[in-house]
Amino acid sequence: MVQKTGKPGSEPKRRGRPRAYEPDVALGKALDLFRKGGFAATSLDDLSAATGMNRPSLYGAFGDKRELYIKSYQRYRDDARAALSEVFRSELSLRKRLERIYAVALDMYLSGEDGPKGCFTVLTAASDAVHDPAIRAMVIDALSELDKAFARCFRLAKDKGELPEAADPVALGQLGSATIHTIALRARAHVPRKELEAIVRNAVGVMCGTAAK
Amino acid sequence: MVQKTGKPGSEPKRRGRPRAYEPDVALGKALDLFRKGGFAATSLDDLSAATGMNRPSLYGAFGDKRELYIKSYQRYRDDARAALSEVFRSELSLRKRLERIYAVALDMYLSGEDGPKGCFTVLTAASDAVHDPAIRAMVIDALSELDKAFARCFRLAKDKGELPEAADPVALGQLGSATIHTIALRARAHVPRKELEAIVRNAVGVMCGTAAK
DNA sequence: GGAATTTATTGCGAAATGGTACAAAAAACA
DNA sequence: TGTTTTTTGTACCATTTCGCAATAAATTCC
Repeated sequence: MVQKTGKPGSEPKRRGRPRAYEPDVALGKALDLFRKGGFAATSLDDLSAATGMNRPSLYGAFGDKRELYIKSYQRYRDDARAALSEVFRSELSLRKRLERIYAVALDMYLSGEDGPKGCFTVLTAASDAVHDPAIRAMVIDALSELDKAFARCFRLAKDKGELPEAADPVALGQLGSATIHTIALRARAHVPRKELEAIVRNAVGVMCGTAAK
Repeated sequence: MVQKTGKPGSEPKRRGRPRAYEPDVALGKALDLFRKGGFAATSLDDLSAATGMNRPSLYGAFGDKRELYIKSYQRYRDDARAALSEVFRSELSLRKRLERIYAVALDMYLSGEDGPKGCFTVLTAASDAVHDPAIRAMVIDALSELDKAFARCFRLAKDKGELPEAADPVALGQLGSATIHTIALRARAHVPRKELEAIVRNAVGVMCGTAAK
């Protein structure tokens, strides 16, 4: 008896002028700009041009500039988690798993239509965190999440006998994170992928206990 | 016969109104601001207030805002090199030397009247490098310089028998740098010193081949 | 004492920035 | 057709930002 509500099972037809943008797509564009430029150097005109939305529409859809920044960074974290959690949980050997983790990370950091932009957490939010406690809390959370994921990964490898009894998963986890941070930094500085891959190879070798020692 | 030139062996007396600032001190203040805020979020009003110099004086003494930024970053690098090169060259054992290196780095990254500011290279210049090739070149140079210093350190330790024949000084050097980068990042995010020291301890253990394996 | 030199001060201009009010447009509904 | 609702588009505002011209101040030199 609700035939008047539009398509079966869907929301009632929205009144008013239709939106000229997709929120998800617009947020992705904003994310790209903020990741590259940080908060202060990314103007509302920049965001307006990238999203195709005028200023009032940006405010209506996302709130003020700071709120848009926070939503963008949150979106980045969600995307990164989605990309990485599957690899962290895979059933590969430790070495293979680490290799995959870093390959995914390199893809992320070296992506960008106009050049590599590194990691939003390491190169953008951490810088902006100085001015904003809420952003700092998000950065701390991101750092902690990554440390834990690596530690879990090493603990699992230890349980499976891939690492010696004396191995410390927490310490190795920190090393795993440090390698992410250093390649993010270098990617931002346009260090070529070959060099980054060499750094990864060496670090994986150390973490698996088969090289550099 | 040059008695008229002022004090013996010194420059001739400078004509004109005396300066109300010390260039070195002013540059140090500018450095502090830029390190914390980066280029875009640090305004000339901020710099003016911190240095006690009005805008025309800033321009007269240091050039435009970008030139001041570059001079500030260069000054930071000179200071960092001065602080670290002595430790890199010390005659301590490998472990002790690494410990000292990271202690000096932690002091640097945790310094600041109003909180820790991390590393200018990692957290500020690397971010700003996206917009300016000259800054990027300086960042690349800084990264490379640190990699080399660490590799030299490990090569020396290998020559002295502190590391096994199979040890790769370049790979370990990268790890040494990665540890610097990760503590810089975490210091910026206000991770407590205790935690940073634990990360350093674990990393040093891995690099010396005595722990976490 | 006056001229030359160097630096500080004041005020300003042009442009950029973040945010908002309001009118018009485009849809659903009665 | 008129009303209601939602979104777009335009114009505007107040403030900030960067850079600079002109003048005044403080020194040295002749």
